[in-house]
Amino acid sequence: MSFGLSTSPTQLIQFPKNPKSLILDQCKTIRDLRQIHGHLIKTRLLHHPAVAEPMLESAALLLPVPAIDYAFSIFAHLENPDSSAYNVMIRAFTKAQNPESSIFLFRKMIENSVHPDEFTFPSILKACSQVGALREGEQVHAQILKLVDGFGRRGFVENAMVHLYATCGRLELAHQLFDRRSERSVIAWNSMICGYARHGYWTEVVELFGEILGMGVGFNQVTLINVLMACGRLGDLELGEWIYEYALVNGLMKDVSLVTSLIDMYAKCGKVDAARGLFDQLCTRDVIAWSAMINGYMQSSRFKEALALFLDMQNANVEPNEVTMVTVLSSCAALGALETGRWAHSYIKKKNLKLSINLGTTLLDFYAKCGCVNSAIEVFNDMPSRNVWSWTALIQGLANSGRGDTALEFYHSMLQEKAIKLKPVRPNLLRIYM
DNA sequence: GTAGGGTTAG
Repeated sequence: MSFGLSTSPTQLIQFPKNPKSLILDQCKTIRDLRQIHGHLIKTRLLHHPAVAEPMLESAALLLPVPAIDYAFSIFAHLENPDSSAYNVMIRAFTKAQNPESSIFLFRKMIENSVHPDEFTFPSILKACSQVGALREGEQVHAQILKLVDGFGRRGFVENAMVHLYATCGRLELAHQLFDRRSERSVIAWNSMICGYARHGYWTEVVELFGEILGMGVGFNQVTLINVLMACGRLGDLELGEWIYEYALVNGLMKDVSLVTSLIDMYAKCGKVDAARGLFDQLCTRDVIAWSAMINGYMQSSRFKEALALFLDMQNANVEPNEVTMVTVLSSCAALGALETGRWAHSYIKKKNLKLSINLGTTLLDFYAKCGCVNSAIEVFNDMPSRNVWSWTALIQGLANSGRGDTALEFYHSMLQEKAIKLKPVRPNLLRIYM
C-alpha cells in the first residue's frame, strides 16, 4: 500500500514520538486525511488519544475547507474520547456557527464523566452566547466553579462568562463579574458595551465609554461602533462628531463597519447630507452601507432620494437584503408609489428573499396604504409566521379602507391564535373602532 | 487552544 507521503505507515504503527506534528504535517487535504484515517483504523492506532486528537483537529479546524461531518464521524467511532477530543469538536462546531451541536457534545461529555477543562469553557460559553442559552451557560458556570482552583487561562474563561451574561441580558450579573476581574481588557469592556447596546441601554453605553476614557483604558473600532449606535439613538451629535474626528486622526476611516455606523449616526441626528458625504467617500460599499444610507433618507422623510439611491445600488450590482427591502417598501408606502413597490415585491420573489415577519409586515402595510387591501391579505396569508404587528397592520389597513367587517373577522381569528391572545392587542383595536 | 462589529417599519 502506498501513501504517496514522505512518512511510511510503519512509522505510525511503531507509534511516533510526536504523532501530533506528524499528522498535522501530513493532512493537508481531505484525501490525505482519508488515507491516513483508513490506515489508522486498520492498525487501531486511532483509538489512542494522542492520535485521535490531531486527526480531529486536522479535519474539523485546519483543512482549508473544514470537514466537520467527517471529523464527527471519526469522533463518533472513538471508544473513549477524552477531553481534548471533545474540546476539538466543541470548538469546531462553535466556530462553524453550529452552537446546538457544541451544547449537545458538552452534555455528552458531562454524562460520560469526561471532565471539561480550561480549554472547554471558552468555546462552550461562546456557543451558549450564540444561541442565548442562558440556562445551559449557567450549568457551564457551575462546572467552572467546581474546579475550585488549578485551572489556567482564567482570564479567557472570565471574559467568556461576562460575554455570555451580557449577551443574554443579565447585565447586572455581567457587570458584577466584570467588576471583580483584576485585569479588565478591551475584550471585557467590549463585551459589557455590546451587551448594553444589544439590549437598548444606550445611556449606559455612553457612560461606560466615559469610564473608558476617564480611566485611560484601551478601546478599538468595535467599542466605537457600539458608542456610535448609542449616539444615533440618543441624538448625541457632539460625541458622535468627536468619534468622527478620532477616526479621521487615527486612520480608522477605511473600516466600512465604522463608517457605516458614522453614516447611521449622522442620519439619526438629522444630518443626512453629512451622512451622504461620508457614504460618497467610501471606497467599497457593501449591502449594509447602502442600506444604512437609504434608511437615512427614509428616516428623514426624503423618500424620493431613498428610492433614487436604491436604483444606484442596483446599478452598482450590490444585492439588496431584507433590511434594504423593508426600507424601500416603507418609502414606497409613504410616497404611495404603487408601481415601484409592486416591482420591489416581484424582486423579492425573484431573489427568493424570505418573507420574514419584518419584511412581510412592511409589504402588506405598503399594499394596505396604497389601497390594495386584497394584495395585503394575500401577503398576510403567504407569511410563514406573523406577530401582533402583522395582524395590526392588516386590520388597520382594512379598517382604513372601509372594510370594517373583514377587519373584525381578522380580529376574531387573531384572538383565536393562542400565542397572540396573551399579548395586549385589545387597546389597539379599540382605537380603530371607537 | 481567547472576542467583538455596522443597516429594519408598523
